[in-house]
Amino acid sequence: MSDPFAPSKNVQNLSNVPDPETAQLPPYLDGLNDEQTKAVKALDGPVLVLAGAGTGKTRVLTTRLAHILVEGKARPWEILAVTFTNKAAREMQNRVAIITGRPVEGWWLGTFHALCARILRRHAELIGLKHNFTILDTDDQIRLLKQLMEPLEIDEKKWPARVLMGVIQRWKDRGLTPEKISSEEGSEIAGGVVSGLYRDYQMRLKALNAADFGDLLLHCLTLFTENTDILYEYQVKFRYLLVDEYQDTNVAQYLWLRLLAQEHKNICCVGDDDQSIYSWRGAEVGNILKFEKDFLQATVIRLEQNYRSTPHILAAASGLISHNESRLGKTLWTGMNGGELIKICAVWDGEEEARSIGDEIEVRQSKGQNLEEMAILVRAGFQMREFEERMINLGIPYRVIGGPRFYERHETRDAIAYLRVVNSPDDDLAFERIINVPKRGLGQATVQAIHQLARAQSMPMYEASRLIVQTDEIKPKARSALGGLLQDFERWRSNVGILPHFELAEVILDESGYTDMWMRDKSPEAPGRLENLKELVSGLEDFDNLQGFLEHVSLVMENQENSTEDKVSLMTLHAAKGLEFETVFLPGWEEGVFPHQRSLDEEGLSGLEEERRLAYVGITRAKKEAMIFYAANRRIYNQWQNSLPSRFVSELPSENIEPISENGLNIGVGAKVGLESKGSGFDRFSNTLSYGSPRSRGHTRDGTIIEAEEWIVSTSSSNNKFQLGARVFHQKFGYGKILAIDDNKLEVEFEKAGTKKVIDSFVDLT
DNA sequence: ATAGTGAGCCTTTTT
DNA sequence: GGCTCACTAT
Repeated sequence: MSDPFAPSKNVQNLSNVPDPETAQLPPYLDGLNDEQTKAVKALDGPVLVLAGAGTGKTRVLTTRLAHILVEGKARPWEILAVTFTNKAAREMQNRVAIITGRPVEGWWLGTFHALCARILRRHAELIGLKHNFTILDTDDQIRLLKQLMEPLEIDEKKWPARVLMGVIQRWKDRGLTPEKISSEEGSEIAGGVVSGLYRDYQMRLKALNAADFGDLLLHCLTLFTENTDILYEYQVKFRYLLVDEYQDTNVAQYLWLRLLAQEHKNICCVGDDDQSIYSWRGAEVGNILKFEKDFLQATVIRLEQNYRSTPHILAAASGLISHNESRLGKTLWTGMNGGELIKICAVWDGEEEARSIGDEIEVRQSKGQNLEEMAILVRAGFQMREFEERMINLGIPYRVIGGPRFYERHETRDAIAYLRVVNSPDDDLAFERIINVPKRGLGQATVQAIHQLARAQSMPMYEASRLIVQTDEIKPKARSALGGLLQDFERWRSNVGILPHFELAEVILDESGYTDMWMRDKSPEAPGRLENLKELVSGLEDFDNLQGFLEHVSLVMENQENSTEDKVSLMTLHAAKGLEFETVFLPGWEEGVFPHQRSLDEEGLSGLEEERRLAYVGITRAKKEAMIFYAANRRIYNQWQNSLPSRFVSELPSENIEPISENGLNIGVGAKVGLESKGSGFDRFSNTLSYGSPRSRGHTRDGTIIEAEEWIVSTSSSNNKFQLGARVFHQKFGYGKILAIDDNKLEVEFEKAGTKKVIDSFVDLT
């Protein structure tokens, strides 16, 4: 499975003067420059590698790993190598295998999350989970939080669940458990309810035997700090630690690394502060600065020779990024000569922008350049549409990178929810997701009754359902539908281990009516969804069992666009990090779009600097050619705005750029715009989008936090509370007399409703 | 219980 | 312009 987007191997500059020592060195060190060699060979002690864009960072990392193994400094299982994405992990695996000549097995290579999950599964009980805990995704998280918010009467308009979830997540990113939230911090947001909500949320997760992504790290930290013997075990075990994309680590990850590195202190972090573009999801560039403080006598190595881009591209990017104040500072240089200036194109509007880029692509294609070597990099998703339309129009094959992941798709998630319930019946979230999908007449009323019972008896919803179908608590229609569903599940479950799991999956999707649901659906997406379901089932075959598949799905599964067709790439700047192309088109360089107004509004100077880094990342993706576009007019959400060129345009050194205006348009290249720019008509952005900044609202504290805890603690009624003949009251059926008691099920003769079977927690003594 | 309607929203995204 | 969500009418 060759990945067309993996950065191609660096073409190393052959004019390097070979070091006299190089002669006797192993072959894999050939062609590395001095700094790279130093980074590979400095195995002992803490090492920080500041690797600029295109300086052969990945090569250094992989060679270093190979070097450790070849030199016999550690066995594979004594090495911990952390990446941010699975793709990066895969690539590292492959590359090291190529260098060492055989696949490396048994080493701890993976994402922070995958590695933490691996550790946690071993010691789950110590942090209050079972070893088979489920890993929740964003969707589950939001739904869960909404449920918890309901009784608190939080205004969802003011504080949408996703925003509050974000707050909680940022806390987790910083390694803060609910107890560690200071009262000032907790009260700053939404009148102080969030810290209580956070506590509730964590309790619910534990009760559900579930963890979200942030928990994987957070729990791991707790595990280590509370069980020093276990921590010590891992500290001793991991002789060498390697971290890729270090500038993207958050505080929790940093703490995690620091704990693990304490024994041997052989930790090597590779990163580039100028490419830190994820602070909005908790990444701390400051971790780079902290490194030297926490690991005294750390060797700091700068990789500054760029092997990717032409001098003009490099100079333009360097000139731009030099406007940032908070950076460590690097001077990239290249041994290459020549190359073209960066073209700056002023266009009338978005349509013309798309047209121009389309034309430019066609020109290059006709000259024999592969589409594969061209990319359009946009700031935000909404910009993509017009390019897609244009590409379709011109018949240029293109592919969109990013977009919803396979496992995030509606149908995939539904299907997986079925599998989850089969695998572990107490997975409430999964159960609730599919209880009425496809529609089987189990609506809000039924679900609520199940909920209520489950809560009252502190049992999973699945079990509560089993109980409730034996009673008259729900309508006969719902009762038989629910009973049927439960029977289905029992049957499917009894086939686990008997039927091959992928066949079982097919049976489940069939018998549940799920496949049918989409076959009957007339919408244009339906066929695609069925296609995805097939893909899912066939994907299952790669795994030994359901459990293994589910773990994979929650941590690893992603889009696998592995067609090798020649296509132009279309993606966001964020998605482009780590990639490279001959030609890069950078549209939408206008104030308000890029830098994005919201970044400016919410984060001020640091927001602007991060946007600038994003611009830097964009330009440095280009090997040979970069073209920047800005439009005088742009339609945003169906509203026309006239716009100013991005300040970033004017920050590019003039000797590296070449302004082009195809239609004599020249709308002020070099406009100087202040940070608090009113811009031109982006008011819509600044006025309506401000809810996301928590600090902007001053809310007083109210006492709702305490109430929040209470409903979680359920009152499981003991059976001797009721006696035969006792008079009771039921919300739905009114007053009645107990005829029989069977465990927690009661048979009651109601005065109005007749004799019904009910559950004790639904009735009160009168 | 569900389909249909209107209101309000709209940066970036991995795990 | 298109999506998601909540509410209303059937």
